[in-house]
Amino acid sequence: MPTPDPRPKAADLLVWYDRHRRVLPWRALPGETPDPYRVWLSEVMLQQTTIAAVKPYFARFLERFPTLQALALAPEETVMSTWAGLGYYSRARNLHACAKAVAAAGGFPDDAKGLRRLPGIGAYTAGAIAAIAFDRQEAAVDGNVERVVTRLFAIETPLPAARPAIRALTQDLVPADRPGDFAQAVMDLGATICTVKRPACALCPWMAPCQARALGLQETFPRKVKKVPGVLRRGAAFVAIRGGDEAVLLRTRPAEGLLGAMAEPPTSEWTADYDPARALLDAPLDARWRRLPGIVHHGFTHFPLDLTVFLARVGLGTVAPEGMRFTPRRDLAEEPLPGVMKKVLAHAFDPKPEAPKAPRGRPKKPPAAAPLLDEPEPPEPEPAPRLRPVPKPLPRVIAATEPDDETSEAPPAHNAAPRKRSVAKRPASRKR
DNA sequence: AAAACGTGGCT
DNA sequence: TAGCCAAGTTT
Repeated sequence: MPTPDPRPKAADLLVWYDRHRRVLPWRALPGETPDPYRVWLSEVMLQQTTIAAVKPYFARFLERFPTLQALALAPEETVMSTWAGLGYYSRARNLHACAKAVAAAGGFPDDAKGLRRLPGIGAYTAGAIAAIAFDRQEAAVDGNVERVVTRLFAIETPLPAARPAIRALTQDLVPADRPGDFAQAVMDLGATICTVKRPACALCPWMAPCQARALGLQETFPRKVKKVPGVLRRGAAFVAIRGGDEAVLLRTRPAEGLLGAMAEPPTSEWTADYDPARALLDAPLDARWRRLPGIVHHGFTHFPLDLTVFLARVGLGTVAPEGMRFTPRRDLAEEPLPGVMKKVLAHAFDPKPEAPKAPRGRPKKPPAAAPLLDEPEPPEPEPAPRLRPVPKPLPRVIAATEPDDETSEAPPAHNAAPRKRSVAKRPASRKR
């Protein structure tokens, strides 16, 4: 009785890969030699990040930093601002540090062990670069591979406890021949066939040896412990706009931690019990602060955040407080502003009303989102700066139930990153 | 070793 | 809609 060998064969996957491999900007075509710089750059960008999100950033980085040396020599802030919007900013800091180290060493280490020592390169990335760029027989275990392998072997242990076992099983599958293609093949398989929902088992080169498929349980793997959602935190953001060039008061966050080394308008502390009514005690400078209607909502990996935005127009002579700066609106693109802070600025320049209790009358289309941090194309005439004598009254809130019309028609500033709006506003029931 | 660390897209 | 997930790493 011929019992089918349950062991997946690398060769079967490679045959599939040769026909169905995806074409990606950082991937060498058959016959081409992979460029370690591109492989490394793409792998770091792809950590916890989708291909669609990475593509434009990858292109922009190669444009600005064509070589590893160029990246190593670039100012930190340029690297951070080019990365702004991609998320997980420690990656950008480590990327820069890694570039300097590798440039100084004269090139990348050509094995996983050496790569693993570099900043921002963990087990997955070291294996991926070693296999793809240096033809080493190493496994590259990412989320795709975890899914494929837990299904192949019907691993009941939930993630993350199953990781060591998954890694060992994967390493055993890596062929001596074409290990780089194998690594990319498993990921392609996971991304296009062995998907989270409704895997296309009928098209899978590894259907026969797949134990989960044999049980009809393929969609139930990998098992995982469900994570607890974080507690909502609240805070206030203070957007001070100086007359004339409409410069915005900004500061740089501490080098480490949440949004480390990124820029932001000053904000209060973010805590579960923050009271926006007392926010002015946290204002960065004395001015006529107005509390804008609406709330900026943002979701971090480990907690959701609600920010109340305060706006003030200050006089030309206003001096930025210690450690802060006024950045002209047209220069905002050079600032490493993370997504959440772009939302805050967008809200300050174009406030959205707080979501009323869903009036079921069909909601009117949201007003064409005033481009805020966008292309600078239309070089519109400078509006006469409305100077306001630098009054130094005690901070007070100007009852603001209405949007600040003075700010709503400000010129768009350039910004490289994709824009998004998730300011509290009625979720216009958009049915297609 | 558990928790921190962004953002956008899809269901 | 609210959660889940994406070519993970660091402390």
